[in-house]
Amino acid sequence: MKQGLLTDRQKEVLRYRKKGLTQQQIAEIIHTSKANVCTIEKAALENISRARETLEFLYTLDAVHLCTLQSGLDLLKAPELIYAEAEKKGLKVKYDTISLINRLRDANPERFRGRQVREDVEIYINKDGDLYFG
Amino acid sequence: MKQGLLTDRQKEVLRYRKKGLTQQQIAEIIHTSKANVCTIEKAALENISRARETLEFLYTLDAVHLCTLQSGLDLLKAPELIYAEAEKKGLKVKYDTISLINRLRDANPERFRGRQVREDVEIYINKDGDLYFG
DNA sequence: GTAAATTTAAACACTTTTCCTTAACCCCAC
DNA sequence: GTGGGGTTAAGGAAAAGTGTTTAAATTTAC
Repeated sequence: MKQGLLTDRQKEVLRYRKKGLTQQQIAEIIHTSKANVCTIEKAALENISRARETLEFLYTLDAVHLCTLQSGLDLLKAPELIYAEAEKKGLKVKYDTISLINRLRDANPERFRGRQVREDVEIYINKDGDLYFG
Repeated sequence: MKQGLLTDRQKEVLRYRKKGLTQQQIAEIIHTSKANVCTIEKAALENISRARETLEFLYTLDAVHLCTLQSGLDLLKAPELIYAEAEKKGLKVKYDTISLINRLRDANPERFRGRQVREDVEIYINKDGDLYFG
């Protein structure tokens, strides 16, 4: 069975990239076009993101649904909602207001525009007060 | 683009499994055969392994395995172990004792409980003495 | 501004993965 | 032995992923 997510081609490109070579230089070395090197590199990075998200999902397995941030909600209103819901469940959220907001935006930048939630975000919490977003 | 590696079907099965349901029970719920549930679960676990291996590769891109902090180890004992192993490799760890401990806990909070390591942690080091945990 | 580096899009052939069924097999408790 | 839980194998259809080219567009550097 295959091991990592990355193909040999993708690893090859990442290794050369790590050494500081340009896509053009790599293209010559591996005998293809620079556009192709770009595509391969992009796919590699995409795969790495997917790997991270996959492991992230594992954490949500021990977590329970806490609440939903509905589309249109002011992001700054999210923390108080989350704290209230966590209290109802007798759980203490691990993050203060600021880091909670940062964590929300970092985890899912495309789901927010400025201060506004663009798309429903499901909030999960585990016993340690860690939060996950789905 | 898809996010995680796991398909909806695979996540579904893992969630039910986490709840303690048998493959047979899940098969009835999602209207398929237990053999299929087994296959899906197996594929899910396979994907999780692949996700882990993928991130593992990233570390090896510029780092080498240094040592393992075994489950049960006192977190305060970790630095001296790490320094010793680094010295064997002729590398100087970039962090002092205090920041090393903080870095360990910050990087993987769920792997520690108080001063104790809850789960094996792999330590990687690169030429700059940077440490990575997997 | 120009040239190099990078990114994107569309299209194609090819391979791999998924989900599914059916049928058989293993292990263990009773 | 029987039954429950789990696994494996073979086969098939649909979906997704990969490497590629070509051409155009965008960003970055000097």
